[in-house]
Amino acid sequence: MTASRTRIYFLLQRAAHRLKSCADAALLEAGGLSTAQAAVLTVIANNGPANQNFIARALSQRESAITAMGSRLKKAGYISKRRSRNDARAWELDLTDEGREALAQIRAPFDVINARLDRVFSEDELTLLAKMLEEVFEAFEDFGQPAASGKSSGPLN
Amino acid sequence: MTASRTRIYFLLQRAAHRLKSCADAALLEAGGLSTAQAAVLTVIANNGPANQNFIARALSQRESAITAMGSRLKKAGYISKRRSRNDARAWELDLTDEGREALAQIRAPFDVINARLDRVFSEDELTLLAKMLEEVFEAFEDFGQPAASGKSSGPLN
DNA sequence: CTAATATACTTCACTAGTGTAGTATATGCA
DNA sequence: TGCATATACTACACTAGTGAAGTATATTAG
Repeated sequence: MTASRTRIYFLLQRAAHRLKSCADAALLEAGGLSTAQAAVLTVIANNGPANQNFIARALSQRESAITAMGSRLKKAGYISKRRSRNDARAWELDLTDEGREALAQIRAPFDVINARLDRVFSEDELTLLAKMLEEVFEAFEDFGQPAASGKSSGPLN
Repeated sequence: MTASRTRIYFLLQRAAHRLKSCADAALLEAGGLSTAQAAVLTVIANNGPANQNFIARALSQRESAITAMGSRLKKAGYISKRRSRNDARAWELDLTDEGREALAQIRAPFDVINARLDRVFSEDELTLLAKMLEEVFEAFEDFGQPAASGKSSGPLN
């Protein structure tokens, strides 16, 4: 049981938590987005006007989470919501100019974070780490329950 | 900018999120703890009666988070709270028998998760992954702000 | 064409965390 | 000894997510 001995689960959660905290602090200082907001805005930016169901799948979240996040983002002026022409149940969420502006301002802080990663790891190491993290993600696709097929270009680089 | 190209940040968050979801589902089925509750109980189990400040540091969280979690855990009967003898401000949180029982029941689901990791990765790969995740954690120790020195034996294997 | 079912979203109660402001007790230093 | 500061915790308002139950619109099958 090497996985148990190495405590991969714990180390992964701990690293993710710390990186997220750092990113949140950096983004906040740079412009005022949270990483969660940035993730949603990035999905919208990469996929034209998107409906909430699509965003939920892209981020492995529930639609109710997107309902709430969507109304916060709209209230903050970062997105617009318009009824879909084809489907009266669905919304089309799109970036406003302020949303695009806010997204542009997360570049710099993320570059700082990536620069630090580049300082710590070699190119080969980063490639390998990326591959392993993808494998972890895929290995637990069908583990507990639902799982969504939605792929799309992932948010946040 | 290899870190940017490989989108390490995104892949790390995504893998951590999925693994946590799977673990939460598995733990819930096995006994009724969440991973967050299990983390706190594990810290207490490994460190005798612990005060909230200690737990917060061990988990890189704020004390207010532990106040809330502590009262949920007490309400659920998993821990006891007693005023510290040495320090009238501090509590001593300790496991009840039910807490120990609940902790024992998370073994199995975690073994299943670890077994899957062992199936996907070789021993060397797991060791390497563990090392890299530790390095990520350490590399962002002093990034945004506070940072805590508290080490202790980490929770959750 | 209608009835059953699936889909897109909302609402609500809940867990879980942050950040700030506050209280009470400890501790260090003049 | 006393006072400033640090520490341990609490309270509150907030973000962010889950899960279950409900509404309205789409789609499919008979």
